[in-house]
Amino acid sequence: MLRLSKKADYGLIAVRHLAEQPKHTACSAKEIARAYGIPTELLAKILQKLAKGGLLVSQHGTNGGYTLAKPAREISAFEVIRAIEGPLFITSCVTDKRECSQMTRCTVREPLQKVNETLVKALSAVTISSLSDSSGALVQIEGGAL
Amino acid sequence: MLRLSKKADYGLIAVRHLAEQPKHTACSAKEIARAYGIPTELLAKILQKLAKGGLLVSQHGTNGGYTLAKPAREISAFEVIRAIEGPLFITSCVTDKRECSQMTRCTVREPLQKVNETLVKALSAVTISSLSDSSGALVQIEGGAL
DNA sequence: AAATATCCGACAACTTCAGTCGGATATATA
DNA sequence: TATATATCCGACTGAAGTTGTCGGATATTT
Repeated sequence: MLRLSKKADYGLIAVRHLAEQPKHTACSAKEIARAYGIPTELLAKILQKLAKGGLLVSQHGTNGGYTLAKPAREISAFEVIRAIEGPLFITSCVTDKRECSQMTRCTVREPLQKVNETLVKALSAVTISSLSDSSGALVQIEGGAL
Repeated sequence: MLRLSKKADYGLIAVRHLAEQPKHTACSAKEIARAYGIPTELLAKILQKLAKGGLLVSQHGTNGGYTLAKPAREISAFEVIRAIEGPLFITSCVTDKRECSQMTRCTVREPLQKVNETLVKALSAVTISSLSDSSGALVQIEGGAL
């Protein structure tokens, strides 16, 4: 079905939420989870991955939580998804290790990798700020160009 | 990880194989499966779906099998994938039924659906004939890496 | 010291995917 | 007509991934 995982969805929602906060105001995992009805412990682990991936900055202790590590305009949906789900490949064969030893004449792969590149570009063009702003105007322009 | 299923891969390989056959020459599921090391029964079911989806024409009996229902240039990778995996949605929420009742303020969906449209266009632009044509030389280079 | 919150691994329930099996129907050939 | 071939179809199993939970360790503020 080629769909994005819920974790990625949750991550995008959370990052967008952080982008709408007044600057230097941290949000805890619990706070965001409750706001959107996401399981707290699950979102906590997602935010940890985003922090580990350098997209968020974490702060321990009372009134701690997460803040964006960069301006919202410099964070793309692709970065968020990759930090949560790992490298993004549309083909089922090529992951990290060698597979596909069975089908020597598989010419399907190369054209699909170009589709993969197109997808990465499309996801990279969607910034977190574009999710918050009007969620329409900017993206419609870029959507037409792709 | 947002990857295509093996079934879709198998389907693309099989359709491309059929596209390379001399006209009006049918190939059986068993024949194709053995040529690429794909489990016979599995490929059989995939080809049945493609036939049901109107992309292939099936022929019972001895020397029967499958042939393309249309010229290879008029069959896209998107059609093959959709016939096998069903409708293609990148977002995890929107499928056929209404979900996402929890998050009312979810502005993530709309920009991602445009990414989805981009992906569909990219997959639609990849025709089966394009899998056969240019790939020969190029893929043998990459074939060593597989 | 206490409350808060990130961090981390292990685990269970659930769903999907990949592959298998048995059997029914249809067709060409001898 | 008999036989071999091949599509067709549903049900089933095992593997793998997804989703969510739990317990506990560490860090920080009050």
